[in-house]
Amino acid sequence: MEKRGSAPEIFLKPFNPSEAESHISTLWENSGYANPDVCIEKGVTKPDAEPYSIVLPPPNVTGTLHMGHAAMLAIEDILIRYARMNGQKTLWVPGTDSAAIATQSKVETDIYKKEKKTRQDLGRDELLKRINAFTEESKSTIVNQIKRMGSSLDWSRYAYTLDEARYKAVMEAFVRMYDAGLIYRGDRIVNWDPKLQTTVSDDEIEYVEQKDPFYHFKYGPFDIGTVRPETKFGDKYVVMHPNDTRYKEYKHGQKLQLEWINGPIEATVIKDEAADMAFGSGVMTITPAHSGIDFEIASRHKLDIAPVIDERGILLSIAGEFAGTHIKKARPLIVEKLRTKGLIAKIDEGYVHNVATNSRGGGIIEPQIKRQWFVAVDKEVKFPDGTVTSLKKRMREVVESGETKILPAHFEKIYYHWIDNLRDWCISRQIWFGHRIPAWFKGYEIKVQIESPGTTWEQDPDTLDTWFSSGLWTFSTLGWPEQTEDLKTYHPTAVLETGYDILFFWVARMILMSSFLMGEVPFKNVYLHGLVRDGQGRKMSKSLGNIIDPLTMIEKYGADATRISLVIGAAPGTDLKLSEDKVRGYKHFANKLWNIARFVLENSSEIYGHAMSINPEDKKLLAEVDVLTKQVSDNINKFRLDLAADMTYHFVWDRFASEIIEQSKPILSGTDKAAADSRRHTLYSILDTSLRLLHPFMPFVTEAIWQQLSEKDSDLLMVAHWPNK
RNA sequence: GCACCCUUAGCUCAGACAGGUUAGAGCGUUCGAUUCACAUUCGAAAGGUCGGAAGUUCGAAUCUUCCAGGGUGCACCA
Repeated sequence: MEKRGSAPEIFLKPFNPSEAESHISTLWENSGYANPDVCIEKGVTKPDAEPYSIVLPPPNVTGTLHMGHAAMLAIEDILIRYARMNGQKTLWVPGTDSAAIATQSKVETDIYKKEKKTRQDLGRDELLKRINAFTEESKSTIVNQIKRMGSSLDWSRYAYTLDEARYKAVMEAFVRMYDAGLIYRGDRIVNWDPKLQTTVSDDEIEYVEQKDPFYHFKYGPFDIGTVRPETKFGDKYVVMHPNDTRYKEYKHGQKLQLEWINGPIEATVIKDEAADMAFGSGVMTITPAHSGIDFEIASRHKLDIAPVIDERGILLSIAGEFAGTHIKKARPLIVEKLRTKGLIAKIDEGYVHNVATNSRGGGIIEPQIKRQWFVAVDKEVKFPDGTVTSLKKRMREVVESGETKILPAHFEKIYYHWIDNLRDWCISRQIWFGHRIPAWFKGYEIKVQIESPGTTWEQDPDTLDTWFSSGLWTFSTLGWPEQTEDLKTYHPTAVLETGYDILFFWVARMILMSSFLMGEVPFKNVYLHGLVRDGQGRKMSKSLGNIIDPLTMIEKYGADATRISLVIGAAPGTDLKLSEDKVRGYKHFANKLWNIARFVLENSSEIYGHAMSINPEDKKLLAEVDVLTKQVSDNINKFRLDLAADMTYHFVWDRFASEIIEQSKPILSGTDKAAADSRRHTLYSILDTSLRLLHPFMPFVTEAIWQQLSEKDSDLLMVAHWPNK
């Protein structure tokens, strides 16, 4: 009688993801194969193999896993597992981010709710102690959730944006950039958030549409418009376009006496092209201390700049009788006074305009002139390769030359557009949680030049923009500024995979930092994935109640189904619509694969070490698998993971299960023993290849089946070799 | 205002950069099968003037131009 295998005891039906996942996770963790050093030590990777590295975009240390993270983890783990199976020296570095502003404001809010204390009441040390306790406590949540996805990260290299090693990198980066003249301190107009009491960078501003009354005031012979009467106290310049024929009688520099809010003033006419002839009357007064564009006009003509509003939104002495009043309360009073003085021409109700807000959960931005630290993006300095250029130019060059490729390609245009509009980057923040400005520290203050000779450098209490340290992430995680083996081996990284929404915040800043500090790009490829939306294409949000929680999906349908749902149908850079039905569908697929394996193993003979004579018909089937392998590999190489996964899915289900196996049934039970043996061998071989091809996408179920194979070339599928076709 | 993307079956999307049989898939719908590795299954059917118009071409879902609708980024907002 023919020797028949039988499905092992553990091969129960249906496939039980949660049981398999905990078992398989343990196998992987114990193997240590996520660490490339272990792979080399155990002989599964050659010491001279080509390196392949990805640095995980660090999730917020106090956050929980959402579908965006899940998509990121799925995509990166696919690339990593594929590289590892291809024999590359593969490293995926995990980390978490402090998310300075968001974290501090959350902890402050909590403390205020419970204890009615502000951060000033607690003091800097106590607040930081509380924040650190909070981050430490919540850290394990996110880390465990990342592990649940099957992410083969090397946890021995875990990094946190505020740990000791990253602190050294940040200090070193700051000092080097300062010494090169790329970091300077200056009094500039910045985005001030009166609610969080800190500056924020241009990129963190979110414009929100708002309806307000638009006031037309009589300013001498002119009609000037504003939505913000409370800024008008200091206005002693009236600006118009030089080509505006309506005002040709007025000459640049001409003085006019006129009646204004708090009495008679002398106004000076300024001709400047920044005035838009088509807007309102074409005439405006300016408030240089509280408006970016006004500040520029004032700088061009060397005009006086007088602050009107303080950091808390309270009017200064220039406001006369209104001094000491908050702008919110003052506005109607000022309008009323202008009205009684007969200075209101008209009021347009319902004027729609954009208001700048702090996207990090802050308030409405009030531009202020403040002494802050900046990174000069247009200044030409010497780069490590000897060329003299600016950060802006270099950031453009490395993408234009293809040293770093952005996928999908149309984001390159968006990236250039952003660079063209980029202004000096304000990097100091007035919050306490974060890396402090090195000027404060002993040991560094020596290197930092004294701004004005003869004065001592005061201690700067500010911290650095979180994106300053994030910009160093690809190399600070690999040991920089030390010249470590990791740094030499794994930098530049192979690919940076992240959502397109942080292209500017982060991707561009990493290119900036790495270009100057490392003299090389931080990554060879940028792969931008889309946002995960609900089944109808809406953003997932609490208020809509349409949030699909990845952990719930993992518990209900398994991590494999969750992963592949986030990959299939997700072309690079396009938003992905995800529904629970879709995840359920791929759970069915995991079960299908499981049952294919049951069938094959119950009927199969081994494929290794047996000289078999294979029928021509079966050879054709094997050739078909070779074609599939080639196409899947090509698509992964092109970052078309969606197509790679989709074609494998269809091959396994429609071709392998529905056709090949069905056609095999009569052959296996037939009288032609040689044909049956040939087919058994073929089925086993197709299963074997299918498992390898699917492993990056569905690591748990494929590994669980792999563990049931009697003959295999590797104890774990995780480090089995990728089929070579 | 400037820029980028999208518009293909009821729904969600491939296909477009490299033009070439009868434009595909999943879900849904309808009909049927099933002592089978799998009812988390199998087979079949219905369903599309590829947003509109013009152009290039032997040939256009695909390339070009214009238009319409939707989305996004950036700037402005006195």
